[in-house]
Amino acid sequence: MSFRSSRGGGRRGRRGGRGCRDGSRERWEKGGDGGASRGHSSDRDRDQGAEGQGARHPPHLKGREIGLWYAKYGAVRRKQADRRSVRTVLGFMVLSETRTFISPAVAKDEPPDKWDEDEQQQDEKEKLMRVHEDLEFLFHEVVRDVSLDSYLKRDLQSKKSDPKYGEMLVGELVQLINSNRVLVVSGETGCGKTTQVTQFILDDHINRGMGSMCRVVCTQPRRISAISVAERVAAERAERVGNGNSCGYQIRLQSRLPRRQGSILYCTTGIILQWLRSDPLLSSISHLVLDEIHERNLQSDVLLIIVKELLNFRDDLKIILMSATLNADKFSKYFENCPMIHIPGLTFPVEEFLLEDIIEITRYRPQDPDRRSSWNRSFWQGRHIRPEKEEKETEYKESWPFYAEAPQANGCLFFLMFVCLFLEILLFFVCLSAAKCHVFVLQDGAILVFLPGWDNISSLNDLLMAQPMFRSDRFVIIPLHSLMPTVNQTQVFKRPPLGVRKIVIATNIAETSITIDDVVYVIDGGKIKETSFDIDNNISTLTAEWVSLANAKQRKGRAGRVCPGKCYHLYNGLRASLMDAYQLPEIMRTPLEELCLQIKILKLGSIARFLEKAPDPPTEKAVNLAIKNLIDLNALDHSENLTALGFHLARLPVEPHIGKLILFGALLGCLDPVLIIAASLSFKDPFFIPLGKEKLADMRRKTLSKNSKSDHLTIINAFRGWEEAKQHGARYEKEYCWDNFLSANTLQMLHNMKGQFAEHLMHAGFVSSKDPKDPKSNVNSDNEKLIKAVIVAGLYPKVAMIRPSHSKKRPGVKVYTQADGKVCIHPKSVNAEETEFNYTWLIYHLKMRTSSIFLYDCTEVSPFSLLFFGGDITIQKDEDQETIAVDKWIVFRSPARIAHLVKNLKKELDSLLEEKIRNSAPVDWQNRKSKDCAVITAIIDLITTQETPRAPWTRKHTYFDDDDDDKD
DNA sequence: GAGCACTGC
Repeated sequence: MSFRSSRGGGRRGRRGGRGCRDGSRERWEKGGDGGASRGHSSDRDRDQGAEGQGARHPPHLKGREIGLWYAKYGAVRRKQADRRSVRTVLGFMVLSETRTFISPAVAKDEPPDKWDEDEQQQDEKEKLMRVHEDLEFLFHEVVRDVSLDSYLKRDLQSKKSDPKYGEMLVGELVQLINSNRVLVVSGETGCGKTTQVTQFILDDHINRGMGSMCRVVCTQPRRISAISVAERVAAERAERVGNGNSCGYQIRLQSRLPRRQGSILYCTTGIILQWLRSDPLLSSISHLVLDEIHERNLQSDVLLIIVKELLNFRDDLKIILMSATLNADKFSKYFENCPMIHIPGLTFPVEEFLLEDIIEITRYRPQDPDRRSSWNRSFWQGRHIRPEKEEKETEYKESWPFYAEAPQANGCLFFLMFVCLFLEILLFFVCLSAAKCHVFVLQDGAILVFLPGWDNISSLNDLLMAQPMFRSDRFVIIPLHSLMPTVNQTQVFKRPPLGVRKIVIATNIAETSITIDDVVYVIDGGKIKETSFDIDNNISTLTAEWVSLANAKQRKGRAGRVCPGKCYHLYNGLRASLMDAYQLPEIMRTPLEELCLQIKILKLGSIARFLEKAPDPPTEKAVNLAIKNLIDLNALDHSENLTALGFHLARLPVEPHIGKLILFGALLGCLDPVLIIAASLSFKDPFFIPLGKEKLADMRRKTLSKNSKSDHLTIINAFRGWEEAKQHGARYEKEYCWDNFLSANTLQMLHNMKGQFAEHLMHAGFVSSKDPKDPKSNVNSDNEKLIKAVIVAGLYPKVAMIRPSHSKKRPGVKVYTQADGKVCIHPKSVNAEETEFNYTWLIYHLKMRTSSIFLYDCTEVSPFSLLFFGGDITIQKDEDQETIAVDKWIVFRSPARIAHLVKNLKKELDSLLEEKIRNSAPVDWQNRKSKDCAVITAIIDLITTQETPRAPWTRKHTYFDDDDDDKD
């Protein structure tokens, strides 16, 4: 068909200059899925319109897209002074949907984008000219054109007889929505449900003269999709996004709001959950559309529970649940078998191959089994299987002999089970020699390889780069991972020049978050990394698991965006038959503390009873553990009520420990630096790591740490460096980021988040200004030791003990936690290879079990900071040693006199802080004579002036600096 | 000696 071969034509190239894929766009926001794909299919239409003159619209288009296609088609024809087709445009605009007026000029244009100023101006000019052109027909008398009439009629009928069009009919959908309180809309990515359903609802209301009664809010799991979908919809409606128009978006710290009534708002799920605090009935919303709920994110699951409850209080609220087809009926069942409607997809067909097919096609025979099987073992880090997955593994092993005998199984399959084929297959795909294989001919298009993690991406990249062929300019190989700078570059979206093959090696980031349009071949490695929570050992885990069928389907779909594609799954049919339909919902594999606080602040009743109502509830044990942790944190009391501290923690949009960090940063007068840490811990650290430059990146971080023995202070240093560089101008900023492997985007986000936290603190009454840098909030901000103590206050009891290592093979230290025993400092930490610590304790935020148990970030902390900001203090006299201990675990040697002084001072501090938190008042640093100030200043002095001790492990097991005798 | 992916008035 003509439109398939039209890719890469001159027209395409010209548009590409400001298109959302390859233009000067810096970020990849537009790469989102869902509704964004709708945008691309329209893009597709445009190309076709340019060349498909005189042709009918492509058969896969429906509804509005047909209108858009003909709008484009019309524009081309108009240039040839053919007025008849202009009327065709109008005709279709009216006929295709019950829709308000759409200017063909804007409808056929790209959604507003962030291209260069010049280009934008140029574009505006072009647009104006086009509007002028388009308006021309308005001044001509409409005369009957019989041939057009019959054409229109035929076309409409043909569309109506097309089942896709029929199902997409506005009427049916709108009628279902109007006559039901809950409706499930199912359809695959690319079917247009995200951009269309909301508009159908609004337009129906407007048509009935009830426009002002309609406020549609549609939730998206990702920030990027909220923006891109809103922009797409606004473009379809011939408007700009936000500015009081009919369509807008809201995500954290960024919004372009539509008018309040008669409008559509796209927002992230988290935004709605925040709204619920001030508007528990969501009374400003008439229709709530929950999109992508099949992904089973924590937030969307929680919103489902709440919405189900909400229906008891709001009989005028309409709920539309949008899900992929595979588990749509689960949601229907959850809402008392509410009706479902299916919208068929628009993507191109993708041919799928399982491992046995691949062997058949490639005629692959392993050549050097020994080498590969060991390579395979290191390639997949499949050593740690989650208990619930073990059963399937056993079943696989038991079924294997039978499967191997079946006719479809190839003789060498058994072997392949252990051997990774990537290099061979990829080689095969891209350098087919006629002698080796006759079956395979590659067409143009990028290859997208899905691998579970950094290591695999790195190994495959190395393997490819070891081949002279792949190093040649016939290939461009792009590793894609959230930690690599490539995620923020446009390169991955660009179409390579003719004759150059693009190979993207990606994690599941390319499954939903980043959409690469020109992918035609997908190689699905079949594994995915998944975080989970090991409830028995009370630890988060990250392991590579077999993908679910839903993942496999999603990956497959990535190949069919521009033309029919092919997807190769590197697992056999037996494996496929044992795969889960879906990944475990996030709510079942994540710690629940923060969620529990949310439930409390939203006054949703008993935590356990609320969570029981989830579509897939977390285990009782998980819930109880979270509650216990919150009680230990003094956020909940024993009757599950929020304490004063808990109340403030629940109001901050961060997890409880980070909330506590923020509060203490405010109370102890080191707001700005502490907010940098808090933002970074709750979002992500700003460091990039280019593939192959891991060592260099480590060194730069180490330099930035300025020997603070702290990842947290390293981030402060990096951030301050960035602030300073930015003041000198954009060029310096860029240079600074580049030199230090920092992401300017992330740093900017952290900066914005700091502002948000400070605003929260001001509203809560803990500081007097919403400026994080306000001097009154920062009297102690240059006190590094105090900042470390505040980190203890926030993150306690996440403490680890340092002991010297006597191993000659691996110098450094040994690290232990109370619950896990020996753990490792993550190699990315600035403390990873540190041998000289000043103290014997570390405080950390994230601990996770992967190949071992790792502390991902940590800060060396002093005894006094643990004593004052840690847990309960006990004083003991064992044999000849007098000791003081925090929670009976962190033991220091100390004379009883000092120990008692510390204990009393700590008691004063506790009651002071409790009082401050209860009455949410800032500490008055001006009045040095006040009791507040006296106690806090005394403690700060102690923490600050404590001598740096001698080599800490010269004293056995316990350590406390006796030199402190003279201080109190 | 190692880093799936998201999100927050």
